Amino acid sequence: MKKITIDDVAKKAGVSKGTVSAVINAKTTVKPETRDMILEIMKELNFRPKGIARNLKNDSSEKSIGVIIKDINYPFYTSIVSGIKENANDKGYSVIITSSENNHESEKRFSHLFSTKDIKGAIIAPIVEGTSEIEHLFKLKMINYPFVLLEDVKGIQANVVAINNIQAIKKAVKYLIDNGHTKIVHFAGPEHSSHTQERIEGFRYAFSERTLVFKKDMIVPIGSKEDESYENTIKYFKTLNKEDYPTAIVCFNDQQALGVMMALRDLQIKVPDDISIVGNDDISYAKIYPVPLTTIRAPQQEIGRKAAEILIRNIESPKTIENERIVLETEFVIRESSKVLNNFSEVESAPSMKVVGK
Amino acid sequence: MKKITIDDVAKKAGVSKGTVSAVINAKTTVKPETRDMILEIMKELNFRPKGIARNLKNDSSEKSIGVIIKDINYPFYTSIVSGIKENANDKGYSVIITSSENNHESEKRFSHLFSTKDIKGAIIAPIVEGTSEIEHLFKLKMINYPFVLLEDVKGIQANVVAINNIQAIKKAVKYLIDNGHTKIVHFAGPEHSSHTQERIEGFRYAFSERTLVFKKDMIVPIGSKEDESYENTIKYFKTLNKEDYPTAIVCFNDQQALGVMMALRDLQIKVPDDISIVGNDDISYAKIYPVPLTTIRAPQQEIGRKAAEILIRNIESPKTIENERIVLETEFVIRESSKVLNNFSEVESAPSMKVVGK
DNA sequence: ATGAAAAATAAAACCGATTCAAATTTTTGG
DNA sequence: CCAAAAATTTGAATCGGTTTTATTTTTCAT
Repeated sequence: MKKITIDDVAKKAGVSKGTVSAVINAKTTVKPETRDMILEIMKELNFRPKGIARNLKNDSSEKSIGVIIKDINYPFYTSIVSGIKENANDKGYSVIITSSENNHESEKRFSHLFSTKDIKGAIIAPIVEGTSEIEHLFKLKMINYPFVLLEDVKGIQANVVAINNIQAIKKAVKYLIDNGHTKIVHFAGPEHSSHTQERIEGFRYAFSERTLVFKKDMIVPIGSKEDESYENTIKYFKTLNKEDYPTAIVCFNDQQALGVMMALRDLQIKVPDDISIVGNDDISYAKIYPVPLTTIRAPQQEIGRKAAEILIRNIESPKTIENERIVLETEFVIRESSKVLNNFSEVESAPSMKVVGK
Repeated sequence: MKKITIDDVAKKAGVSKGTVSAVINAKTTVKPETRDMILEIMKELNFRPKGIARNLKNDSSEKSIGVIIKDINYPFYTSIVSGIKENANDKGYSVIITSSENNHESEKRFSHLFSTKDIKGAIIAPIVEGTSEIEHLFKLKMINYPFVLLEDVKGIQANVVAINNIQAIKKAVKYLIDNGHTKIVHFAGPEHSSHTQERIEGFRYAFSERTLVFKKDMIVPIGSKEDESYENTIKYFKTLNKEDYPTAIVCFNDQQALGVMMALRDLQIKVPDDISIVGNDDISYAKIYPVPLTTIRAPQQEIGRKAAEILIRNIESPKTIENERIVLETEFVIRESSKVLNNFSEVESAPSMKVVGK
């Protein structure tokens, strides 16, 4: 069953392929009877003109950029996409989205797909767990379009728009420390993610800056998916005596925080009375969590806008320009899932924080 | 600033374009020095081989399908996408996503984009407010690939996977009636949407089946965006005397319901004690709404799976097959945002319902 | 009926790459 | 040093359309 081409149609209709082309493009130069006859044969043969062939000649292909996110169902990413679209659309680019769902194979397929689809450039949230596919493709020069990463990939020099994770967590942990929390733990994310590493680092820095001792068991690997973190949280608390319960948990992200919150509810542990919870990302739903979530807001739209801006500059610049690396700051947002334990230093730390929501 | 082609590179390097092509494709037949020299010139000229031209010859283009949703930030759509991906990936298709954001121009651009990108087929959530772009393109035969719609578009005969909206709302409204609610209103969605119309119809049917009088002012246009519905809800209640407040509101969808809920909170109206709220869709966050939402669950993943299944059947079938029209049923999910007013008939209606959540 | 202008169609060139058989150059080895 | 083998490179054909130019057919006023 081979592909029906314009030649097949032309031959069967007894006309030249130029005429068939004219019919396809609804040109007015074709005699109505001829047009109908050709249309008839096109239908009969189930002919579908091949898009890329049409595009080759008249270079009218719309300008478009590709995006690879890691989870189509996590609002953090879709908000970034909104920012990308906002900026890209203004400059006449369409944006098409793909989601790797944290699957290496998909990531590879999509980055390859982009070159075959005549995409002008890409914005990629790279999978950094395990062996980096992006690094591999990059070194093999298999990525033949400009791109911007939303997370550092070690081993490759590229445009990056990232979050200051270390600073973010440090700020949150110091806030907790300064507000009387003594037993703070960090529920870490996926093992090999650079986000995970940076957030752990920020956590440690906070302790060292407050000259407190950091212990390894303050870092608890929980995962980032909601159900995964639900189950791991249950398990974690089962291993603990009540008197060893932390007074505050700093979560890897808001998705994890939700799973944690659900687990605590089922464990009959009250938030924030028994334990304070701090999330990370500030996805749009964080403010309506069962207990509105205190969290660290990543400027999601801004990440998208900046990434698009850099990408398009790279696409349109006549020659290769310097790689850019932009690190955006976060904002600590205090809602109801965290609690001040005693306020001996509240006055000191409060001014740099912003209280949002009722 | 015209496009650099393989010929430009070949000329400048003083070799044939066959050699340059070999370098691009990392063939081992090129002498290392020649390869490096050509690579150098490629970099100098900032040469980027054009994807679609490469694809034309060796028809190795990966199989992929396109999806157009209406709002990348509404979980209802991203869940559908998950379903699509699940089914399509199994069959070896990549899926690329675009979002029209309810903008006619975008919708048109994307459906056109798909033909130029050599997409095998599409699944489209069509914008039905105003003049349908899809209908227009369809009639002009501008869509030259098989597609499946996620909503009926009047005027065109196509594959459709839809929800039984009428039945869904009818079920919810009858439940409310049977549980003592007397003053029920429906907060309607965007004016020209077929969803909006069908849901209004379902609402009326429920009244007629219970032989109660339906009045026009039971339908209140509120919109579907969260902030829009927030504001319209505030306005609506300002026009009402307290004694005229409804006892239950059936919302257009969960997104609207959230806006409504926020407005009620700010109006000091308690849910469900003062007013019961019923949503529509059952997005994943509905269960963690400030008051867990009673809602009508649309089988989102299933919608996606079915749509992908039909689409791929159409793509792979040698000749045009019959259009399919699949209507999926919903499930009424009772959580905490709705309340039984008096239980004179609870026993009668309860068995067909399912209680979910804590 | 005639011939020029208009309309319709055909034929050829083109888009930017890949492919592969043939031509050329380089390397080997006796 | 030369023929044969191996390694490179060339260049024409190709992919499936569109566009331009050339040619044929119609139309119609005289």
